[in-house]
Amino acid sequence: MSSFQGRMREYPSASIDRFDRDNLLAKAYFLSHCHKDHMKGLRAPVLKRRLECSLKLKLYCSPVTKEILLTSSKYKFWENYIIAIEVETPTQISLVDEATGEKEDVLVTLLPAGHCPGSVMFLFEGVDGTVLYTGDFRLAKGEVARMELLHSGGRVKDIQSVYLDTTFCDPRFYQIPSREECLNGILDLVRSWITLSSYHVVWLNCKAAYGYEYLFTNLSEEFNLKVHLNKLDMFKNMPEILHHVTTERATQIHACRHPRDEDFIRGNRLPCGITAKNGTPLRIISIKPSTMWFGERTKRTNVIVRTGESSYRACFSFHSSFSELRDFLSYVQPVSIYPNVVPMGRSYEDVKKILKPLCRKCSGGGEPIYKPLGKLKRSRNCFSNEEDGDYKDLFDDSYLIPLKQKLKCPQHSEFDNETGALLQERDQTTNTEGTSEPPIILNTQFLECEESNDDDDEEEEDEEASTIHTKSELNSAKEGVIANLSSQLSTGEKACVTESPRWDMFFKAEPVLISETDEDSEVAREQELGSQSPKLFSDSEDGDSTYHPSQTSSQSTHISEQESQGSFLDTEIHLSQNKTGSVKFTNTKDKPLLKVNPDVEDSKNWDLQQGDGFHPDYISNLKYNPTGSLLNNNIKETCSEHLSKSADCQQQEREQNSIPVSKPDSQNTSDFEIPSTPDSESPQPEELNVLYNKLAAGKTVKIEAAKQLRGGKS
DNA sequence: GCGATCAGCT
DNA sequence: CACAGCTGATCGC
Repeated sequence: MSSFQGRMREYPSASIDRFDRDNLLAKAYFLSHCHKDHMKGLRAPVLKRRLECSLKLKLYCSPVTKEILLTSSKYKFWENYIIAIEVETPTQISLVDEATGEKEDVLVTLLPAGHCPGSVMFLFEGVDGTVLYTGDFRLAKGEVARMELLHSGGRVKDIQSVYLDTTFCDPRFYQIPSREECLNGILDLVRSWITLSSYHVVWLNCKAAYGYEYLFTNLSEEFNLKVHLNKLDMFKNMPEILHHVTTERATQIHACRHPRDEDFIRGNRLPCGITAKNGTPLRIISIKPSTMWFGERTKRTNVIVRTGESSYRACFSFHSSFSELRDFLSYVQPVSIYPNVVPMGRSYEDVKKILKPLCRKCSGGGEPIYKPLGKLKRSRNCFSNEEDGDYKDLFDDSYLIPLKQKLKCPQHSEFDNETGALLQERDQTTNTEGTSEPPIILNTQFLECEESNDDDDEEEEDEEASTIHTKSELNSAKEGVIANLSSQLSTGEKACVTESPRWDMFFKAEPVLISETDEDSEVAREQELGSQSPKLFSDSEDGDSTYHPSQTSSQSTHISEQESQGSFLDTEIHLSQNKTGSVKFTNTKDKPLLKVNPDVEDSKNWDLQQGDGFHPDYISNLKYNPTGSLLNNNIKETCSEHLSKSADCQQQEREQNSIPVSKPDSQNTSDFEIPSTPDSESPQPEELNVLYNKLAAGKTVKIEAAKQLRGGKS
């Protein structure tokens, strides 16, 4: 939870993510994203009155954040005072003192934060220096190096201060499995369940907050099933999301909520109350996205943990892990870092201490900074050996020792000076063995027990436990393997076009510009969706292509050993990662992961009565648009414009209108012309050509290829 | 009645 | 497994 008080010391007349107390005197407001802990005071009558008396006072945010904010009636009064700034479009803003007429210009740039839809970081540039407020963010390693607007003249900008999301700024949270890794675990779990029958449904126990949308869209895309939500009016102008969610309850994937939803699930009912019509009880598993973290030397285990007969936890994080934060800071090298969050069990001073060695004067040795774009951190393959050789130079290992006692978080003053407390000498380190782990091969088995994230016992115990599980799973999974294999074989080539998740699609205002290849597969998928989705409610014709569990799920209400683990075993996932951070997934058998055509039955199986009095259909007048997008009758013209234009058209329009497009297409190969450091592992152009030709042809890129690209290093 | 704050819960 | 937000109790205005 953010404890940022709203103001940065360099630009104190601007208030960010806080709107109470002193912030009532601000000359401009900024909102990084629509989570309540960043909106304190935003709907207070006193602020509303001030707005009404002011001519200049505005709230700046991303277009998506504006859309989400104004969807709530409580914030409607902001309508005339919000200025949406396009992401990655430097915009000059005047901070005007309405009493004196004094003004200060500042250049503000919104950078995608990867936290939830619309979330951004704010880069301020003005006479008082360049500062970065991160809001809440999750960026994978290396992503910061690809943010062009953090660079100038081929080098990273001289950033005075970073106001940092320190939620996981603690070595306890050293690593959190990547988004792709977590998503894939969830996809596998969902696949293993919903393909058993049309009565097998999953309930995603998501918190009432934005940020799970990419999960919904990816699940929807993978299984060709829309995700049931209570309402989706906030997405009415976001076709990329809207297309994948529904208020129609007859689907096998639910993320609906009810005040007593856990009770519903315990009673084997979905929170929305839907039941199967012919009396067959639904078979429900719940999947609770929750953060799982692992220590530096912890052998990372499963991203899915079974917590009960039919309940699972799935790894999921909105925030950067410690190692991701370190990567971010080691690239930006700000002079000062101010934490926005005090991690659980730590004090403000603890965080300052942890951050100290990550400031420029410690990590850079006072040298003048020169960082060619992309120099330090090209995207790493997060599934290969981390080999963070630079880690020990930057980080004092004494902080690896977990705090035994939870320290009460003291209220820190708004502009808390650095304590000046220096780090303890490095010879206190307890962790200098430098053990390098074997390559992590992710498989998506799940643990059938509560998993401990305790750092204290992270060593042998954990490892042993996970090994044992793996063995038992191996022994008991043969049937599932065979079933899954046959399923995969028959589904064939189709899944080759499965793309890596395009997170920015949901985190940026505009649809991301896609390459020709991407677009082709996009079209293919749209056609697929259009043609296949009706099958959800009609008898399946191509039974061959689906996994028919032999005499399977009869008795149990959960995934049996055979049912579940077999499929997991066969989907050991190897990844190769290109420089833009996008990832292709293949399994160990060099076969693509599946797009499942679930063996679903007629909609007559579903009881569609609205008998529970719950679940208001906020948008019931959605039309299917031939372009593949959903369109609300009532929504503004801008929406239909968005919907009917291809990404190409929008690009053309931008160019014609001279709308600044300072964001270069980070998907294209221009990234590879960035100079590399001698010690980095940049692929050679010819190697990249091979890689990209494969990708362009829709082929999967195997880990072997990636290995070659990295010079045989695993 | 409304808002702020906190405990409890998930 | 700890993020984000809801509910309900309490207090003050």
